[in-house]
Amino acid sequence: MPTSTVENYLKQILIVSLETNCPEVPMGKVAQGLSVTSGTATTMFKNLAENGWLHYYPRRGVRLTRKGKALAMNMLRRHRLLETFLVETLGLDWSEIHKEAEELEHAISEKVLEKLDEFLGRPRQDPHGHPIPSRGGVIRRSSTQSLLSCKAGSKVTIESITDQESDFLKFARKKQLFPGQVVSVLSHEKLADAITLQVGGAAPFSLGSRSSEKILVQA
Amino acid sequence: MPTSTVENYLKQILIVSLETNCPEVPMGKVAQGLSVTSGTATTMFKNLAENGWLHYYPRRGVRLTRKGKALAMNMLRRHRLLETFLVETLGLDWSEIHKEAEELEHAISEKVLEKLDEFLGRPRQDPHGHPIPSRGGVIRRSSTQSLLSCKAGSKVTIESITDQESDFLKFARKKQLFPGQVVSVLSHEKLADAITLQVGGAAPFSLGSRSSEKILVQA
DNA sequence: ATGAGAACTTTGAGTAATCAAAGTGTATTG
DNA sequence: CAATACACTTTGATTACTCAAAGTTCTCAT
Repeated sequence: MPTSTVENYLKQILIVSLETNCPEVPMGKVAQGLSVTSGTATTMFKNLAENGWLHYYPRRGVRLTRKGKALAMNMLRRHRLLETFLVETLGLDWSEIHKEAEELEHAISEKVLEKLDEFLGRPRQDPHGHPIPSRGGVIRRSSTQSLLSCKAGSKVTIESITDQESDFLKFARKKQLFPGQVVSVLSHEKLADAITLQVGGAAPFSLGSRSSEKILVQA
Repeated sequence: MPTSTVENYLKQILIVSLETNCPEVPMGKVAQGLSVTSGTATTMFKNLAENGWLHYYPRRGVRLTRKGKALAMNMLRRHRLLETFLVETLGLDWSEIHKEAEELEHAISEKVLEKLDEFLGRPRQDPHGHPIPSRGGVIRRSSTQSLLSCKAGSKVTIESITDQESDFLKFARKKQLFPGQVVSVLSHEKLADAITLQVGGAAPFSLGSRSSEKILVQA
């Protein structure tokens, strides 16, 4: 049975590969995401490769095996179902659920997870708008369009917020930026690196490119 | 912050001390309960003593400090609230919840625990009939009388089942031996080491002393 | 083509937890 | 009052993970 450290590495690799839309993931991205030194990650990669979780291409990166991807998908499923439970059932704030789910996802068994899924009514997406992988490890393809790519005058629906930082999520909620919301792009000044938005009848406000990149939308 | 191993040792010490009704607990009982060798437990005890969790009296045993007892009580609270959740909310069978809660209790935060307690309606006891410690670490005193001490002809109410073994719990449920049930003691043969019971209108059956000891009752 | 810098790997060392097996202390029993 | 048996402790080794720092390889701009 994999340790929770192994589970974390595999999940992180999957997340990066979904983000970059590329199955091969460089070492550095993983080390950074897990807050370990690069040496630690290298050592771990060799270990994971020996145990059949991934292919390791020295100085290039890693690629999950079928077995590794299945486990990683399962971790994502656990994480997102738990986040949903924490918000929907226990009423926690969406800005504080990430770290909680990060711990619980290693402790929950397959059996309890299934019961939880049933109890929650088999949700398709978590509170951030991220798709929840099915038991078989299938996941809906996320939008590839972020607010950053929207033209002035367009009207889009928020699909998900791809940031787990508590502070950013609190800000997002205050501005009514959450999955399902319809947003009007009033202006998009490429040179000034700023997008001005309006949500509902509230006062317009602006986002920089770093922030608008984190918000995935659909036309 | 204590590791989950530390949490397990302290919880086990508390459980033994509650069972034996004695604050000083011998090394062997703890090692056995945790399925580790005696050498491992000795090493750990010295470590725990150094960190102020307990007092270590070589070749005699250990006694939790105030700080150690507080943490141990909190673990018991987590464990029992989680067991309650697994049965009440998710509908798991009471015979399979112990191991599940054993994992989850280390992963759940104080904040989530409080929300869970609230969601469950602040239950006073878990599905086995064990009292749930309050947030401050106060616990109802359990009955000290087991079925083994009941005389023929007496009629008692089951308070709790002090065994977490899946097989025994399945058997107990089949025989309708669970908290709240009223049981008639038809006979008690000290020499034959057997007690004959009747629950409700079902056919009478017998229990040996090992089993009847595990069932705590009230007159 | 070369030299600087970035990205990655290697090495040596530390921590927490564990076991097996050898060693020690103590309590009882003949 | 031994002799023995049991409970406990010590020792030496292992596993899984981690870091800091030194070493290597690759890429790209000059």
